Amino acid sequence: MEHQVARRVTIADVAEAAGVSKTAVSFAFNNPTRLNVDTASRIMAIADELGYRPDPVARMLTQRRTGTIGILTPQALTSIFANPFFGMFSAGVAGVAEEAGYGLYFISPLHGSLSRAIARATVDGVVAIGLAADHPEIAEIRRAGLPMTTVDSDHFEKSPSVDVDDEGGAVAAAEHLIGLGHRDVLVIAIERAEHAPSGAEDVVARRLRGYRTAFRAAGVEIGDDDVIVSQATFAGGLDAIQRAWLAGRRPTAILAMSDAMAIGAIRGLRDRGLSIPADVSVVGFDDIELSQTTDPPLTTIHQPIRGKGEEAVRLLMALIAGHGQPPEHRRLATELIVRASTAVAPTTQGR
Amino acid sequence: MEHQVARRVTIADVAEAAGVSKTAVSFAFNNPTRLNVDTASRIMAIADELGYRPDPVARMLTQRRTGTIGILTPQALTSIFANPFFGMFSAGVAGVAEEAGYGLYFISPLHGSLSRAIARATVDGVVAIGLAADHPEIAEIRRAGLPMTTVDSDHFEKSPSVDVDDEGGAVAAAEHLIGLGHRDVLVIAIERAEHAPSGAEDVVARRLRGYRTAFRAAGVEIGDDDVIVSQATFAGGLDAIQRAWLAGRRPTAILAMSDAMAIGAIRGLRDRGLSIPADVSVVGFDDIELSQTTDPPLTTIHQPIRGKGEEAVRLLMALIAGHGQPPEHRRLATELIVRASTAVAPTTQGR
DNA sequence: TAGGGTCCGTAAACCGGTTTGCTAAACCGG
DNA sequence: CCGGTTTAGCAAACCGGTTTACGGACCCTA
Repeated sequence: MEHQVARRVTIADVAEAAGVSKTAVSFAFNNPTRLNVDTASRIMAIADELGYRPDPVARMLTQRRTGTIGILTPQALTSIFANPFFGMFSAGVAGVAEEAGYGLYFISPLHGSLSRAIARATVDGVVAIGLAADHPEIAEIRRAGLPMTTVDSDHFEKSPSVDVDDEGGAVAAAEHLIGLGHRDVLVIAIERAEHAPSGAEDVVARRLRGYRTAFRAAGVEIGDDDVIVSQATFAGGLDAIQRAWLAGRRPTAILAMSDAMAIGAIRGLRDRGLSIPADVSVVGFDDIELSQTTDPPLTTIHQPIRGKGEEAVRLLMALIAGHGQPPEHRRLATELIVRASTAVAPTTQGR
Repeated sequence: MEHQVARRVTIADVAEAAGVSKTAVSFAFNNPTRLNVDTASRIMAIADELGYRPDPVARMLTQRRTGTIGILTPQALTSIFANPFFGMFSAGVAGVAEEAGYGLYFISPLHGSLSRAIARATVDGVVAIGLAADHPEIAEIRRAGLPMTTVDSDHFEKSPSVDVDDEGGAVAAAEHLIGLGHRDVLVIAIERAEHAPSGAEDVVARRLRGYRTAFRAAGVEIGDDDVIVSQATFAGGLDAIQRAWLAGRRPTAILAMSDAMAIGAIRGLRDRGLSIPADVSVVGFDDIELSQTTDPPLTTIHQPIRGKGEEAVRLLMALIAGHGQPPEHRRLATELIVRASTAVAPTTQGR
């Protein structure tokens, strides 16, 4: 008694069963008015009875469209989904894509190769996030003629792109602290990805520049010793504080490049008996949802993460629709959100 | 000067340019040993020069395999990605899928229709999460002959499935409180999805049963007044406390069905001047990453969210590979994690 | 009653690849 | 020099649909 694998029922099977041509069956599904109303419903009835479902792959092939857009990221999916920032971004992409009737496919390194993953992706267009402009895969996609928009990369002449005013946000964060009288600040910076974008001006660089610019205007130089690099996670923030204290640094304020790091830093400071914001002020970056509900609620720079995703898809849709306008660059605003993790600098300064 | 849309370069173009047949080109890519080594490399060179990339859709069609698995969820993607629980689960799925060389496609209601989304999904198999057993789409997929595993649904005879010991976890949570002397408890339950699974034993029901069983054994009946239903979010937890206090309830302990709700509840209680855990103990459920870092760290029931995703994909892979074993049901363990949000019940009881 | 317009349905080409025979030439040992 | 085996490459069928071009039947109208 062997197990006969049930062959998929095809359009030809339905046609035969109904005593009509394949064309008729196709019309019954896609263009029913083209057929006599009785014929159409008879075909549909038989199709249903047979459990026929048009093969989406075959459909894609003839229609030369997949109804899917891809999110391209250089990181492994496992690490991606654990990241609330990425979750927000994806939610934005998904919302607009869904609205437009597109499905969502995640393109990430397959067996370590982004190229391979791209070659296998059946998508009508791509939203690339966090890839440096000189990333080789960018060129590959462009050669393949796949519509693409980039997010948080450098600007390209060839693709529409979206980013936010990182530098402006950083300036606002720094000026907020300066206004509160802080002069001794520690920056917790995000560790760069493995192969650093050579020469590319990335998010980290832009934010750091903002911090420096603002403090320089107040007569304070942020040296390399004032910048500590760590992972963009809660643990990374905790660890950064640990290392800084071990090195003898005792700042009155912290500028963290991500909220997760800021929250980790707060925990680290508390563990040392310091009170936030009385002893040390902390400013984050991103304004993830969580930051409203931490204790104390976090002062941070809001960036429209979800909005970035939404905007990227809108640009992509326009590109796919093929209005041949020159590529557009959209820079979204950032905004200082003052909550309760910052206060006037303590009068008795350590130094 | 019209803009000529660059036609995709096909295998026929390469064949012609190289003066060989399509077959040869195909072999050059997929089975190079079948060709003279010089011919093969010449073909590859020409292909590269022309910017040829084999069309993945056409490939899928002939190979009758897409290299993609789908995550099926009844909720819109926008709400999905904002949810840390789902993020963890997806990370688990993605990890194993990636390992096996599969891509990930999210199947969620398209224009409100899950059916339509399924019909359009080009996947080799599906992991369905949170769909009740009697959900019509389940039957649809099975009819289509698509391999599927289900997670957190009822058990099916026909598909492998994964869930966790919700009831056992709930019992452990309740017994922990009972052991601390609590007798007056408020349950914050998760709101059911719109069309409630008729008669199906869902997660909520299983957990509630666990709570009740344990307290009944201690001589305390958890009545309907002791259960307050809300959304499974921070705001939902906050709101639940608000409503309960307004209704005059003053429990010494809270059993929340999700960590997000528990954290919201803690905030709500603090806003009323109560101290956690001195005045009120709070137990969550899920053990999301965040729960380790809240203030106070949350006592909760750990469930292997990521593990559920991983296990579901493993079962799916076996199904696709076609070892025709009978469907397996895997129930993963839950575990009480005692942190700092629970303590001995206050001696001066309200009642 | 011829001519033109709908209505209904079909055959065949096509989308862009993969795979299955098959043949012709080169090679080989005896 | 001959039969047998490799080696290299090709033509054609196939995957499962969609779409174009065409034709017969029927209905009106002049």
